Amino acid sequence: MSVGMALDEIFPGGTFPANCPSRVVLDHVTSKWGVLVLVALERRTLRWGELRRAVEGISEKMLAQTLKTFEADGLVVREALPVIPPHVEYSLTPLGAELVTLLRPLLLWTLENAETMLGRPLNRP
Amino acid sequence: MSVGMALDEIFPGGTFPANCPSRVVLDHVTSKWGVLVLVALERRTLRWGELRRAVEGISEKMLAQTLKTFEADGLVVREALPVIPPHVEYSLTPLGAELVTLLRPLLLWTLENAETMLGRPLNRP
DNA sequence: CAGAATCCTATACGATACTG
DNA sequence: CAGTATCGTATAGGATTCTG
Repeated sequence: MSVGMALDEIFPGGTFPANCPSRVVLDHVTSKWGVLVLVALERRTLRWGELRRAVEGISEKMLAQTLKTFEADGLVVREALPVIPPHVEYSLTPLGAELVTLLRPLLLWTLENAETMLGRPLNRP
Repeated sequence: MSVGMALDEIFPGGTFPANCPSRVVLDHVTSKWGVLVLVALERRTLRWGELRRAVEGISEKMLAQTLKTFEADGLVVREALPVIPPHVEYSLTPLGAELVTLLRPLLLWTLENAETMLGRPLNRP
């Protein structure tokens, strides 16, 4: 199965089955904060606080939940340094890095087209 | 702004601002049924009923809501033939087709990796 | 600093019934 | 056939407080 493959080679008739496990993974990735958290980690390892500031508006609860899901999925690794005060770093696994390769263009596309699509100006830093 | 561009060239400091309009677009695309509906339309125009069957498990309410959002966003066009019984076709706009170019690889990636990530077998047709 | 635990609410979503 | 309207619920998500 290659990435260039047509979808109906995989799903004959072009039907996406309801009980396909990939739905779960898709739900994780497309969860409210999923894309932003993963892409935020693309450039480098980030600490909890950095990540929280990088993804503006995310609550602590959602950051924790999103990270745990991705950790369980094998997309993100958590490394806690045994120091006081605590120092915890999050980074992408190779699998996560591979996924972000697909997510960054998507994020960039929304940036390029949001203004046109919504008919109002972009808020740029 | 090109697709290959690094994100911190756009968001210096690697911070994703909370009030950026692209968040809205991202929410539409990553809505529960967004990716599946858009990718289902990649190959050809589909009628309401075909679309409903293609995306297994979607309710009529959510199909309607998802399609309306995408229509307003300029990603999908609705064409109603003035016949009885009604015959309505949905297809991608050029903008929508461009977006699906980015979404199909994402969907394929989840298909390839879901089994490994979740530790259980894929349900294939 | 990096969370966990609680509580609370909006709304996303589904099921059902109805219609031109 | 292609929807809309209504209702009900689950749960995603936020705000706040607490802690090692």
